[in-house]
Amino acid sequence: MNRNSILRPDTVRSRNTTAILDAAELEFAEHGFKGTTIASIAKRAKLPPANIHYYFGSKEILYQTCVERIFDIWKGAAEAFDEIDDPVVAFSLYITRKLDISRERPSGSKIWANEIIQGAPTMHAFLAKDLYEWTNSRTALFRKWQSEGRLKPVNPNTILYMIWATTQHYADFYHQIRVLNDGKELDEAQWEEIKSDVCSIILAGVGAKSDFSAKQVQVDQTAK
Amino acid sequence: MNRNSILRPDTVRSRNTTAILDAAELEFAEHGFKGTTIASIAKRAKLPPANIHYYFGSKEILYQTCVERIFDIWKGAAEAFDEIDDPVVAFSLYITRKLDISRERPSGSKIWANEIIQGAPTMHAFLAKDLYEWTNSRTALFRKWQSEGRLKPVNPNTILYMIWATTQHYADFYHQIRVLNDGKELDEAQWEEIKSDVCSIILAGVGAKSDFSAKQVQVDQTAK
DNA sequence: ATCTTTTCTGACTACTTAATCAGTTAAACC
DNA sequence: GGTTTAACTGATTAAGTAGTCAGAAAAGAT
Repeated sequence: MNRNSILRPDTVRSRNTTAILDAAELEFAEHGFKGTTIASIAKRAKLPPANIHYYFGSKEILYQTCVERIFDIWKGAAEAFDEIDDPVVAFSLYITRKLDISRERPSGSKIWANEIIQGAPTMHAFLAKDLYEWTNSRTALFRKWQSEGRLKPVNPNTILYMIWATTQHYADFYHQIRVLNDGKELDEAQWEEIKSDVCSIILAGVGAKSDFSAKQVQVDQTAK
Repeated sequence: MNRNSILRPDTVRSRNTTAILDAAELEFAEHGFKGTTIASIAKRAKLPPANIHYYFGSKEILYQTCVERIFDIWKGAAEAFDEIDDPVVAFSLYITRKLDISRERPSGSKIWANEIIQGAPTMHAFLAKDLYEWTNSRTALFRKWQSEGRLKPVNPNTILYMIWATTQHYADFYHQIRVLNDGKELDEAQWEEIKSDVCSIILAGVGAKSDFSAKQVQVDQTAK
């Protein structure tokens, strides 16, 4: 009855499940799990309410499917650190990507925020395993950079939290930001300025250096 | 019937309203407005459900009263900028105070976050007036500092948002932070390290200088 | 001690909403 | 074109929840 949901694209099934998930993501982000009704999702997806239960057995399952979709997107941004051994480039790339996601898919970030605020009832397993491991491998990299003098000796977790907090703030608190922007949406130029300023503040803040030995060489050369 | 709620302390009324507000703050923070039931607040406050309606006419009024209490606390921290003309001291003090609040009253921050994520249905008026004016007076101060060379030329709003985002992250995302801290609560030493690291990163990031002319003098002296 | 006001609460009402299901329509296949 | 499978949906059920209210209990005043 409810199989091969994501297989062959552009069937009735795939079109409807996508429409429902898109609608659900917006509703859950804006009203939380409890505050969202099947009826409101149905209305937004332009389908009758019983149809939601036809494709997804329950509100809970629909919510979890939503959350899983968000994970996949976020994992992509995390790859910035994977192969790049230059803190300046790696941080800049990661911050830029996360700000792009905050701009393009703020709902995902909001659902995540809601989840964590409420003690991660649905995602706890993911936090304790996937995120825990990813974070530890990144902080290990930060420590390596610190031992090479390419990063200031501050707690590596704090660096990550500041980046997460700041980049996600532009999704989660966008309503507040818009009010403080005289009620106007952030335009293209403002987003570019934000990316540039956040990168500049973080890079200077954590003392990121592209290559310490290279810099030393340069200094030596200047000295000659 | 429902007057002088906060007047004479330690009456039955004041004790009960405080108990209800404390319980409501925790419940609203953890489950959002919709997700919180009068029954759960009553249970936490150890009072029968009908009692909540006796003191507060409705769930909505109780929620608004909660939100107003949070405002008062936050306003206190904002005073750090009011009289101090030294960016290093002012930023350090503000960040430290906000982190203290995140530690001591995380519920308030969570309720605020929930509100903004959902488009600030209750606080919009406050945002558009009080916060708007406060923010503008602070960014004006930042611009003054920038013109004196005591602050790097980045968008002043971005500086504020980074501070808000980071300090509130330690309240709103505490659950995630605890998981990544091997499931353990942050201890006294860790909180001190966070304060110190966040101040250090922000101050270096925005290029805050206590007094540019004083530094010049020092440099001149060294040159002699 | 009696009266008045405040505090309190069990029982009830009106409403919302997730989930079910029986039966209908549409699509796919042979 | 007939048969099977998938898609759909109106009507109903069951559970939960905000808010009401009449009257009891306690506190306070005289």
